[in-house]
Amino acid sequence: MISMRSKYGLKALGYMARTSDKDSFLIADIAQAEGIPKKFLEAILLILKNSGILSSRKGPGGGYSLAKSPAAITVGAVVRAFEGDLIPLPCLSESASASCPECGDADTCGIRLVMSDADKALSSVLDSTTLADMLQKSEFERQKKQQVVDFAI
Amino acid sequence: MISMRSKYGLKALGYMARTSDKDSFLIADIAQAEGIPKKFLEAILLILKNSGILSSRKGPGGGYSLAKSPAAITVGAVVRAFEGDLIPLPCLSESASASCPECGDADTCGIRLVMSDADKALSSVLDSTTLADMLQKSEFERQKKQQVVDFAI
DNA sequence: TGATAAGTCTACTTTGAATATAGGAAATAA
DNA sequence: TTATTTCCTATATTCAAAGTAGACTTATCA
Repeated sequence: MISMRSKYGLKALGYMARTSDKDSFLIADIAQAEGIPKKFLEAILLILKNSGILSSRKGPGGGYSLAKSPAAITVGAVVRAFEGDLIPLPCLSESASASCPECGDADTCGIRLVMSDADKALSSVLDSTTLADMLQKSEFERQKKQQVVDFAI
Repeated sequence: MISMRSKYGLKALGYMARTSDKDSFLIADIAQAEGIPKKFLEAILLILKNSGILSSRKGPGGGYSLAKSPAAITVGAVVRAFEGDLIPLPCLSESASASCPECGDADTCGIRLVMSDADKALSSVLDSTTLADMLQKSEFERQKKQQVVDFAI
């Protein structure tokens, strides 16, 4: 569920959201800043663009920008852009028709029913957490840590 | 997160819990009843045994049995027996020391903080759902469906 | 108009994990 | 001691993830 793609994608988005003095970013700069293989990042940003999370401009002065504010981009949307579903079970996907070959009747399959609950719980967390929330959590922990150090001094 | 192993494992356990007139089961029987490759199932049941979910006896008259009651076996425990962690992020695992190489400071890594929330939500569902619950859900849906059919007649 | 700076696309390699399968070893009951 | 059954080790196969290479397209600006 958390592939390198998702992780790199979130890191790149985090970097863009955090660096508020710029609004257009070069692939190469993001790659270097976040330690992501450049060629790999190319493909990742493209996926985010096709999901409507990023926008881009070619040519000199071009680059990638956030298509929405960090508070309007959910972690769930980012992860789904890469992984498809949060919990990979064919029979959970949209068209309830697609049942797993082996679970006879999808409607009464216990595994499916339980995993559907699990999926809902996961979705509710990830769809309610935005990029802005993620950065804020991180900043909060950073300050907490800093205070401990200050106290130690 | 849901591998064939987990699915087959849950199916096998469901079969054993459901078939209450027996308490010892042969690998071959379970495999046939649930349509699971026998050799593959061997490995799966072994994992469940090593996790304390099943017990076994070799030789004639032997076989596998549930080591606890269906109400004492959680879906979370089963899935974890196969997948290790519910949400695969090295830095979430037990020894907080094991951080992902790329997320500089694990304590303040936003991705890790968010995924930790997600993991908690997922765990709370799967660790509070037992095998017995799973079967009951399934049975409930089966009856609901049956009533619809009866009504139609 | 042409040089250059970007993103975009296609194809490929490599690696590792998931899904099995085969065959025999160990244990146990009759 | 033989049949039965789980347990163990090794191997094959397949597929997706991770990463790389190189050419293509689009836009800017001089």
